[in-house]
Amino acid sequence: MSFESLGLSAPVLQAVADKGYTEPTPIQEKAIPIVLMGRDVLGCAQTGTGKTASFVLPMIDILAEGRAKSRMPRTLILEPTRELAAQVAENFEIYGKNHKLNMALLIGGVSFPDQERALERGADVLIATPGRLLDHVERGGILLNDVKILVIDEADRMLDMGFIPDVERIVGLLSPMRQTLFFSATMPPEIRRLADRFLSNPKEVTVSPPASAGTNIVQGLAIVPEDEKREALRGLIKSQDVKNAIVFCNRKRDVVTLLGSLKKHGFNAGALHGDMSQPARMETLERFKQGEIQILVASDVAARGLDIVDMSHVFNFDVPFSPEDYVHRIGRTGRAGKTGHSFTLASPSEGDLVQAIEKLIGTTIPRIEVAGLVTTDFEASDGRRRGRGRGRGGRSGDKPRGPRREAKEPREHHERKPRPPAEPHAEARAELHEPREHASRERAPREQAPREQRPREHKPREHAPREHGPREHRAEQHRPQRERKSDHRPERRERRHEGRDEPAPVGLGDHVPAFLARSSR
DNA sequence: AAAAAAC
Repeated sequence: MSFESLGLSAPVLQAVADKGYTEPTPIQEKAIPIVLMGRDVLGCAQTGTGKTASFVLPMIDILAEGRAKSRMPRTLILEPTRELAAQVAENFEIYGKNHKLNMALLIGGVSFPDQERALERGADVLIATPGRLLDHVERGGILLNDVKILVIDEADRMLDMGFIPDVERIVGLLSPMRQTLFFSATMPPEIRRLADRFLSNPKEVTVSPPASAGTNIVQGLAIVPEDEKREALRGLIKSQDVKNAIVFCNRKRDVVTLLGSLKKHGFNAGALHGDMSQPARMETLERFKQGEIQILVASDVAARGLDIVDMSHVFNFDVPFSPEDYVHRIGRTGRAGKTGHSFTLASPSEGDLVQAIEKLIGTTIPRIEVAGLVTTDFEASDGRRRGRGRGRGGRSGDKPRGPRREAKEPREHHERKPRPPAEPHAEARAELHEPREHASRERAPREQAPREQRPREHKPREHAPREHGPREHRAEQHRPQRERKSDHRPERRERRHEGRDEPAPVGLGDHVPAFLARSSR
């Protein structure tokens, strides 16, 4: 499978080739043709699967026709964090370099006037975090009713972060005559309900992450007392061939203290968390990407989606509160077919959290020892240590390590239950609920001819479209979208008569690894 | 429990 067969235009393909990509990822292969058809997409995929390009590339092509009016953006992409938003903007720059696209990036923490100017110029692409976007809306700087394509990215994370009311408000300002692309790493019922409301007759695309909890990530876990974690981390870093690494902390203030400690010990480190000023966040991230900073100490602002190629190591200075976050954190390494390394420092009281993670990923994280340090075992929930007591060395002046938890009621989940069989993490796979041939039968004329049969060459948009040139197709590509809403119902009925007893399945069925499908805890 | 996001 090559990019050429997906129906993208020559200038976009050129930009992809220049970037060095030759083969689409499963989600790109499945989603790009659907987006080009003008249909809604419900994508179950997390970053690292090539999800961003799966909507950026076709959007560039669709946007090649026409231009935006002042304050009336033609497309809107919602992202949960500022960094993700900036990353999507970068993607548009990279792949849209052969097109003249006006872009506006509306995120908090940076100055308003620049963003206002970009809006006034007329934004073909508007990329935003919800808060700042609504701020502009309230000031009357944007009219959203001309938005033709809406992308809601990382929907589950938006839910976690309490953005859904904002998102609903924003979607309420859009015309129902739009194409919607909705992406989420997980599909809990709440997200599913949202998708049902925002999408119209969507195609579902499901992709399991390329390294769900790490077939190509070497994992390790060391149990060390809380006050020895910094020393343990230094030992770990030195024992490893660390090219570049993220160290995750649960709290922002720990990010700050750990950064100080690492710097004091001569490490080349920087910090990233949400209390930093936005310019500082961007600068640190850029320097990390450039390799000027070797170790990035970060809060979970960096846990999901950040696309940093070739990161050799992820360290968890703390066990993440939610097991899903563990998967996201370690997923920052082991990308693009490389082997990644992930090491977690757990304090003796964090046994419950570790157990939850191991249950989620279906394997036990190998316990490791840090040279020269005492490693202990987890406390049992009744306050006693489990297993064989302490490792070599012993500690002099053994001071009490914080309050031990009092014995509560016996907790059933501490009994070792047989673990569910591990999910096959083999290859990233993508499944469409309906085979594509099916799609082409049920919908004419837009879906009739595969786009690869009508090659187009790029023309700058100042040139008048040719009467019967390939560009005409593109214009046509947009028109049926209007028809879609009106013939939505009849189409559904037809489908039932086509031998289907039920409408297209909404559930993801077996295509989602169990641990991803779970909502939370 | 923490973090994220608007001023």
